[in-house]
Amino acid sequence: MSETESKNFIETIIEKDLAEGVYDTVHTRFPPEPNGYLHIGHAKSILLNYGLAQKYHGKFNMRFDDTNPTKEDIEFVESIKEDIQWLGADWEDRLFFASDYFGQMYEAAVKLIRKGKAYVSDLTAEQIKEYRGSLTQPGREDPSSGRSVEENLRLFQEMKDGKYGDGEKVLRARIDMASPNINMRDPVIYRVAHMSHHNTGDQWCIYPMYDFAHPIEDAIEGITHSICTLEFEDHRPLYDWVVRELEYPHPPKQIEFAKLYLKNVVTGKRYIKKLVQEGIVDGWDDPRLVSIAALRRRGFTPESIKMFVEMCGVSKANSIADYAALEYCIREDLKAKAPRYMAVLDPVKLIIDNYPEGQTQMLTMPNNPENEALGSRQTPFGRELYIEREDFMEEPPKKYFRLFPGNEVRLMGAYLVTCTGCVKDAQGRVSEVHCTYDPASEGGSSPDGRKVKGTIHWVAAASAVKAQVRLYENIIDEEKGVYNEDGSLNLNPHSLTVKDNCMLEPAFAGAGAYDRFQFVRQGFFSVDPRDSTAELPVFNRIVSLKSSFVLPKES
RNA sequence: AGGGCUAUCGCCAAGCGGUAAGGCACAGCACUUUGACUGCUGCAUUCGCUGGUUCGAAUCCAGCUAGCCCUGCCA
Repeated sequence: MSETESKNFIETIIEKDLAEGVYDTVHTRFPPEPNGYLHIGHAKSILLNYGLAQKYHGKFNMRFDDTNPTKEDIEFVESIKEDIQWLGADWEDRLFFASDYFGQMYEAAVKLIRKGKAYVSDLTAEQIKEYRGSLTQPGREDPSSGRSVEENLRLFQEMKDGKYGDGEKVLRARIDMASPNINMRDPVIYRVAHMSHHNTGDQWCIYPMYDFAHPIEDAIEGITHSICTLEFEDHRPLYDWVVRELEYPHPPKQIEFAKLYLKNVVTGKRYIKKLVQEGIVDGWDDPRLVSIAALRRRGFTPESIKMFVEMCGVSKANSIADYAALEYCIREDLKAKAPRYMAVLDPVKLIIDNYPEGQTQMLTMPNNPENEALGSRQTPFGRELYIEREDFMEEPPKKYFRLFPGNEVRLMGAYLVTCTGCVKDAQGRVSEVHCTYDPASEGGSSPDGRKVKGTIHWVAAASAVKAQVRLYENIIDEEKGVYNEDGSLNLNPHSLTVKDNCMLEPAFAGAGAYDRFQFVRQGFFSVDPRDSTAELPVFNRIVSLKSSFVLPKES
């Protein structure tokens, strides 16, 4: 897709800054806290920041905002890096950790104390809350706020030296206890936490708070535009206060944008945790979720996610995007670059009565009719095939132009066949569909040029690879609703269908490749790259119409 | 209720005083070796509401209304 014609509001701000000389370059960053996995919402931020740096020939930094050891884990660092790389955001050699700046942050705090802009408080967390006031009432002065610079310096040093236990003392910025903005009521900027940090070990027992640390991190790295989400708008005055009081020569600017939410998708960590605990999903990368890893496992490409994010745009209005838009993007991206092999999800036998018994032949089929570069393959064909059960109707409704007695259709890439009837089992269910073929129509076109309205996919019975798969509906179904009225999550155990005998053509069933896809009418399948060596491959199906399905491996 | 922010088609989203871009979704037609794809067509006399300013307003002003965020020693 071509570039967006209109620019978003952040680009407008950047261009104005550049034009007015506020900054002479653009430097952005993506600063996740390593406390979980990345999801589609993060992808928006990553691609936004990286995209901006690229567009304005600036730089993009990767930075782990690891200022709170109680919540972070090294295990997430690698997965986050992997996801970002997969998305294609390149931080080059600029991978940073906020924890690497602890020394500078400590010095910054000392500077604030020297300026009389910070003081050590003896108040307990409870008392601080009490003194802070409420939304409608101003806060009261901290009894400790009157300490001398010398005493504060000594106390802060002692905090650092481990003289105090967790919660015993904190460092507060002296701003305005009566501010209508609660973030400005002498926010805590350093707390004591005797805990090992994944990066700095036991070197520190005091850790800076986000509001104090983040602007410093940005300033140290020379970030120009510090892009974050809407909930930090109220923090911007504090952000600006910090860079101003610390007297950074080229202070960064915080800009907020709205998060990306998806309709009918569970993103809340506690809900996902519940889904995992109850065994509804098999982990944070379960294909029904929208974590980057889940989308990757499901077959989404980085390109499709980028397309989606750009399609959604950037603004300050809270919004929820349609899942259909995401599906559009993956279809759009894959339709020309994924090989299209055949698979029959709900098979019924098709017997070509006038095709020689015991004979088989190899047919050459393009891997993707829209992209010759993908080459072609040999696919076996024979007297008995499997076709989709829904591709035959004994008594067709109007406008049905697939198989029904007397009608001629094309077996994709093979022959034209005319339906002669069907055989039913004791229950009256169609067990075999019969037809005759036109030997002169090899490849699917007839010498006399006659046209058929229908073309259907098939798999030769003799060489078909049978796969048992499960067909899941998207974890959240629009009709069933995401949440119950009391706000609890609706965990629907019925959103699963077992497909016992899907039939795959050999090329597809061979698995082992991430990019093997088969369009089945309106959708396609993909092999789960994680399970690509499995005997029975795992498939995902993304249907263009109403819903999405995932077919995990049969256990 | 104190502060901050947001309101333009079912869902996103341009627009920044000169008479409503685009995408998704949806519908119709055409085309088609999968009813997909592709192409064409249609889809806001109206911009949360009410007033005001103006020759002229989605855009400026005032007042309402609705939604989101903020009282962590989380980020």
